Amino acid sequence: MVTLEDVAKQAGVSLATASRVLNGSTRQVGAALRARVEQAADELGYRANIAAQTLARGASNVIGIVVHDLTDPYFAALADGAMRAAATEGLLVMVGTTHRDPEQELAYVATLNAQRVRAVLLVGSRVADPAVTGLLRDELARYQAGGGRAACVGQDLLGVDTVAPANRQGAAELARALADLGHTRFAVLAGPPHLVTAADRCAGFVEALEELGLPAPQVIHGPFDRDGGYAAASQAGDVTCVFAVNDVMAVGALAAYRERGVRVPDDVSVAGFDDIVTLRDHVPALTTVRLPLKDMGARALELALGEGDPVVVEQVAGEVVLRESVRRMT
Amino acid sequence: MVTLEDVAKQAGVSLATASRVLNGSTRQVGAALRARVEQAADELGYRANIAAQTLARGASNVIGIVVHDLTDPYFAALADGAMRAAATEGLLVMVGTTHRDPEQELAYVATLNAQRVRAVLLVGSRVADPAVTGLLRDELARYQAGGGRAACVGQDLLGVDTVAPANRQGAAELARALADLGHTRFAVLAGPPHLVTAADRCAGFVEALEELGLPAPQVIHGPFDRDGGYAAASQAGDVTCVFAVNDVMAVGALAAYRERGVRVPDDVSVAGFDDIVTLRDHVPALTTVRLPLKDMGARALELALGEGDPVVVEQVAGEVVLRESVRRMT
DNA sequence: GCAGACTTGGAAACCGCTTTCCTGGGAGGT
DNA sequence: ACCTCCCAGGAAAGCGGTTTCCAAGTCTGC
Repeated sequence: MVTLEDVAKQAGVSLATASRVLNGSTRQVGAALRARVEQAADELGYRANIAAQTLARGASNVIGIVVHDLTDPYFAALADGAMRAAATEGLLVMVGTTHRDPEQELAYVATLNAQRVRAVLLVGSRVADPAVTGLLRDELARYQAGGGRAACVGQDLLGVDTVAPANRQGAAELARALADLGHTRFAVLAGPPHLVTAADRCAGFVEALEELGLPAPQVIHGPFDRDGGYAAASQAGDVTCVFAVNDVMAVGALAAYRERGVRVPDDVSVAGFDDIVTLRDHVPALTTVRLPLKDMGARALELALGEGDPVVVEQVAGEVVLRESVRRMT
Repeated sequence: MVTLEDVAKQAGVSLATASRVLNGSTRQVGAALRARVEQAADELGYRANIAAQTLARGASNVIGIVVHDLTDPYFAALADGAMRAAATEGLLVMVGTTHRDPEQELAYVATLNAQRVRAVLLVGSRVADPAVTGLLRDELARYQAGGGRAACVGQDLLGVDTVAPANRQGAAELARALADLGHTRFAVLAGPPHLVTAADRCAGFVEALEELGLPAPQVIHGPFDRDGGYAAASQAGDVTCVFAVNDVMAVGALAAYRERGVRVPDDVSVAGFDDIVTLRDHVPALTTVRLPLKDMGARALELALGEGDPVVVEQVAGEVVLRESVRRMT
């Protein structure tokens, strides 16, 4: 492996000069020497050792993103947004997937801390378990004590900058919109009770119905993914409208109904949450609450990188988008 | 930031001993000292500086994966497979997205080289441009000269271990299967001519039709993504069957037909390639050529990590899966 | 033509950890 | 008891850069 010393030797200059030429320094270097160094580096095919640079500089140009599942379009969109933002800052991205295991998440933060990454993004719902949250807070605090920066997309439970989708409000607005269409008997495919995102959306929906004086919906818990939606939909009773707390679950529900010959929206209306980009290719087009996922990912990165001595929590409003999957009840 | 020296001092031992206790060493350390060190590390919240470790050890535990677009289910599946495999090896993953820009790909390989990552995975189709391929080969050669390991999912054009989907054969088999159903007039939504994957699939399809004595299909070029498929489908002439060279394009084509009121498969049959997991939720279910994407990603990682003095090229066969989106012509 | 302010190049300390090499002491053999 | 061998622990030399601190020029202004 070619080192800076090799380059310096070949160019006949000191290590310091070679370093100044090749890796951005404030110091000037004479044109002649500069050219010699650059030529030597080129001839030798020199590539700076970033580990050494990180060590010497005490700061790395890597950020870490922790998501639950990259194959879920929701996380893919958030991660993509964050990664594009990172790329414009010249930062590299280390991605970890937890597959919804809090221990993995914790381990990843510890590892990213060890890597001395510039910032850590925690993307995805928090869990309701205070013990888990506490451990994660501790780990993040440790990381931040060492100068690390962190941000979260989800709930403001970690004491770091947070991009927080307005899950309750979004779900409540959706409930009102659906009630406006004349629906009265609802089921909520609610996901796991301990996932805060799922719980908030469910609660917002339920409360809004209550305020409207409508009967309480049937609440069906299950996994937060496509198959969870599929399974939950199969358990729904005699309702006119089903609210899946996220789009991939709603897509699963659509599949379940399709297989059983239940027509959407004629026999039952279906709504989701998130407005993942792939929705446009599903039939019928899914009613949902739109979240600007890419922007949220990018924004989280900005927050993490920014000053933020006071912790910033940004609410992101969701916008109800009515599409074919719900019908008006006459 | 807590350093190993702090821990050693607090425990009253030497740096060497602390290092041996905390970061796996072959050397034994007495139980008493070991306990003291561990306690000190715990109290101080010590996290090893991986940059320093990497530098000292001369080997990192990070691998790099370069994909074109994470939000595309094809790449997401491949990346996920590779990441899961990496996780079982205790490796961290650095993900780069090129958005199909060869320069980005090149730059990413250079950066990963600079990071001295253990292995680099290049996921996605090569381009036909020999100049581009040459530069990438050079960069990879440089990386490998420094002890790096590399593998590719795509075409065997880089001189590294490769997992190569049998695009021609898969497309040819698909063509024969569709011809068996009685189709004779085809269009191929062929993607960009310079993308080898797209070109191979198109060529395999075209050749198979020729062998069968069928008329040459209409070949429509365009982008390799969902919108490319949408646009291309809109240009297709009077054919009974459309082959999109990948599934996301086929999904776009389905959308185009749906919007225009063209019924699939009644009015036109549609087939794709890859069998991305999200297909199960599209209507009508899409005929395609199945590729074991997750396995391919995992296998590529294995190859990269393995010995592989002779370069390994593994063909992966595709399996034709007939679904509702094609119909039998009477 | 000369003092003083700038600029440019180099020597060397340092970043935090690993690992070689050395030392002292205890175990085992006779 | 004595000698050898082995082993735990520590000192110190890197790993490959960055950056501070000096020294030696180079300009500028009078």
